[in-house]
Amino acid sequence: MARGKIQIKRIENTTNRQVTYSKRRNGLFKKANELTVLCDAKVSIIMFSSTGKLHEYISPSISTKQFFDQYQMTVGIDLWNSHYENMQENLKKLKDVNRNLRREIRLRMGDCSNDLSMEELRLLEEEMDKSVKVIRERKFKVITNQIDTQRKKFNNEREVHNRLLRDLDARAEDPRYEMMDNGGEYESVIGFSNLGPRMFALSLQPTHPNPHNGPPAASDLTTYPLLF
Amino acid sequence: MARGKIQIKRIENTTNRQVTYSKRRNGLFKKANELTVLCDAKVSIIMFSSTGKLHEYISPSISTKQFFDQYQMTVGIDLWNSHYENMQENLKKLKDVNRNLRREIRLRMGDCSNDLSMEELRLLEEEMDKSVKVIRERKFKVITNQIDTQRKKFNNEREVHNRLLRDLDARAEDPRYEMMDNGGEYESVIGFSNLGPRMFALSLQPTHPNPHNGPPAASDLTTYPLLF
DNA sequence: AACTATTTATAAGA
DNA sequence: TTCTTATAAATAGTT
Repeated sequence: MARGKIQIKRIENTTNRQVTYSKRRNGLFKKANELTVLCDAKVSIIMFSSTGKLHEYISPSISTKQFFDQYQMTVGIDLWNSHYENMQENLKKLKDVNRNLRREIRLRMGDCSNDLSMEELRLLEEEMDKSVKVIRERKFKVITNQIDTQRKKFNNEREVHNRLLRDLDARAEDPRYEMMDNGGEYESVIGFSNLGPRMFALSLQPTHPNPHNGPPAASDLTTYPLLF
Repeated sequence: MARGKIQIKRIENTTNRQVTYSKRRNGLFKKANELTVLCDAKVSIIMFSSTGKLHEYISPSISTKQFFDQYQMTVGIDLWNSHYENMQENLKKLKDVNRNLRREIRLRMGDCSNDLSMEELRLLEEEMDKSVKVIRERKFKVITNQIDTQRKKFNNEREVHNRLLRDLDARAEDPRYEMMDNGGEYESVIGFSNLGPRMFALSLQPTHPNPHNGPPAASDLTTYPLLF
C-alpha cells in the first residue's frame, strides 16, 4: 500500500511472502491491541504462517484458555466434546467390565448364585473345586519349601554345633586329638527337631477349617496328610 | 488517525466506543483476510466487545475446531485437559479397581497364587471352602425345588389319571357309580418315580469329582447325602 | 452510513 | 533483518 498498489493474491516469491507476513502480522497485532484498549474489547488472534509457524495475540487480562471457554459459552458449541466422547465411552466400557468382574467374584464367593441355573451351578462348583485343589497344591509346595529351608538351616547349625563340640572335647582331653566321629550327635538332633522347623511348619498349617483356636495341637499332625 | 490524532486509551463515550469498535473490527478482519490471501496463512480472530458481543474471523479453508486442534498441537499444551482431569482420574481409578478385581479372580481360580504368603494362602483356601459350601447348598436347594415341582406335577397328573380311570370304570360298570378311593395309586407312583423327577435331579448332579463319565449310575445315589 | 482530512500501514528499495 | 519513504489504506470526526 505504498510505493505502488498490490493485488490481494498469494505472493509467489517466498522471501517476499515471509517479509510481508511479518510486517502485516505486526500491523494486525498493533491494531488488535489498539482495539483492545480503545474499545475495552477482548481480542484473540492466532495465526499460522504458510510454514506452520504459530503467532498469537491475546488481549492482556485474559488467558487463551479463558478465551476459549468464553467462546464456547457464547457459541454454545462444546469444542472439546469430541474429546470427551472417547473417554466417556472408555469409562462406560470399564464400568461394564468392572460390573461383570464383580459379579464373577460374587459368584465365586457363593453370593448371588440365585440367578444361576442348575448347569451353571454345577460348572461353577466344578471349577471352584479345581481352584481349591490348585491352591492346596500351592500351599503344600510352600510348606515343603519352608520345611526344606528349615531342615537345611538346622543341618547347618548341627554341623557347626558338632564341630564346636568336637573341638572342645579334643582340646579338653588331648590337645593332639583333633578328629572324632559322631558321638552324641544323635541326641542333639532329636533335641532340636522337637522344637525346630517341624513345629514352625505346623504352626502355619491351620488350613483345615477346624474349630481349634489356640496354637496347633499335636492332633493336627493326623489331619496333615489328608489336606493334599 | 484522520481528522486528528487520537490517544490510544479507552474511549469513554459509549456510542463513540461502539462505532470505533465496529469500524476497527472491520479493518482488522479485512487485514486478516488480506494476510490470509497474500501470505497463504491461517488466521483466527475472535473478539468480544465490551458488551460481550462476539465477532469472529477465520481464514476460509479451516474450521474453528480444526484451528483449535492445530493450536493445541503446536503449543503442546492440552487446553481441554483441565476439563478432563476429573474423568481422567475416574478412568485411572476404574482401571486400578479393574486390575485388582482381575487379580482377585485369578487368585480364586488358583492362578498366580505364587505371590501369596502362607497365611494368605491359608485364608484364601478357607474362604474358597466356605464359598464352595454355599454353592453346594444353593445347588441342593435348586435340586430340592426341582424335585418338589416334579412331584407336584406328577401328583397332579396322577390325580387326573386316577380320575379318568375311575370315570372309565364307573361308566363301564355302572353309570351311577361316580366316586372311588385310591385304588391302584401306589403302583403308579412307583412306576413313575423310577424315571421321573429323581432321575432328572441326579443327572444334574455329577458334582463330586468322580471318575464316571457316562450317565449317573445308581451308585451315585449313595454319594448323594455326602455332598451337602 | 457516507465523507474526507489526516494519520497510519506498508511495498519496494536500500 | 531493519530502515526509509512514497504511497495506499484506514479511520476520527463530521454530516
